[in-house]
Amino acid sequence: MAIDPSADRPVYKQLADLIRARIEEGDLRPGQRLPAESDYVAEFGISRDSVRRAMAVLRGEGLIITELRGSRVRDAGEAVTVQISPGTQVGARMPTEPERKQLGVAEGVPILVITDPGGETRLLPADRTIARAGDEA
Amino acid sequence: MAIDPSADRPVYKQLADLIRARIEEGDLRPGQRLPAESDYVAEFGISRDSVRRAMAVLRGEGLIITELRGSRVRDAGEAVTVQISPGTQVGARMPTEPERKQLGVAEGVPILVITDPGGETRLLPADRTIARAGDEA
DNA sequence: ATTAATTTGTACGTATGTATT
DNA sequence: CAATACATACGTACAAATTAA
Repeated sequence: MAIDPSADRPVYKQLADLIRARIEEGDLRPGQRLPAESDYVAEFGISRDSVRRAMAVLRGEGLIITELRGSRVRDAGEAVTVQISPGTQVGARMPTEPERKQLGVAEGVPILVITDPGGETRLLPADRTIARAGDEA
Repeated sequence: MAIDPSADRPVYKQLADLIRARIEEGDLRPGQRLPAESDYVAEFGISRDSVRRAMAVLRGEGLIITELRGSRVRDAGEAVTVQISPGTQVGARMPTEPERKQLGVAEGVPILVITDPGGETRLLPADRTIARAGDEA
């Protein structure tokens, strides 16, 4: 499979589709290092700009983590289960950048907003937290 | 307040901070149109590239919506409350691009993943859904 | 209704900085 | 020290869609 610059779908989305498929098929496993941006530039004859846009898409989906030494497939990690009692509400949204930094959440990871009946809210990283209805310990 | 290209913090993040502050202070209200990219280019003497990166940050935080005719402050909209019975789990993550399209979710909006005790899962847009523990209809 | 202007989307290039190897 | 790799930031150009004239 290759990338068609003349296709309707933008080059960077085509590349994102391609890499996403490789991840979902297990061709690229959690924790595994992705090829360097320059590798994709060479492999498909596209600009680094397009490669970086594709990476940004995948980061936004929480599928990869990009660090200075390269990108790797994100490992979901073990989630902690939080018991929530009746009346408690659970929502989710993306953190703002200051919140993200404060909570130590990776890019592309939402936060769970858990509001007790009393009105107090907790913000928890959604990649490490599952809310479970039920009182029993 | 202005933008300092020689500061440690990247120009695009400085601009994102600035616009975010204007939104949070109510200077830019929900539904209101943001200035065009070219306006920010002119106002701060920075590249369009930097402006677009700033917009991408704010989109990723779910603060703004960008369409072809411009960006506007996102209106949270009314959320639907979903009752979840004991044993039901609630998580959240970002949708992949195909999922986002299928569910009709805006960029920067996570999805709630609600798993019944039976194992069946529902995907719901987090900007329009609140999960609430409790059985009563 | 056609045209022109506006605005964002995509995509290329180049350059420099910074951290890691 | 040098090579690698990503981050930022400038530039240009054209396409596509919407809005205004």
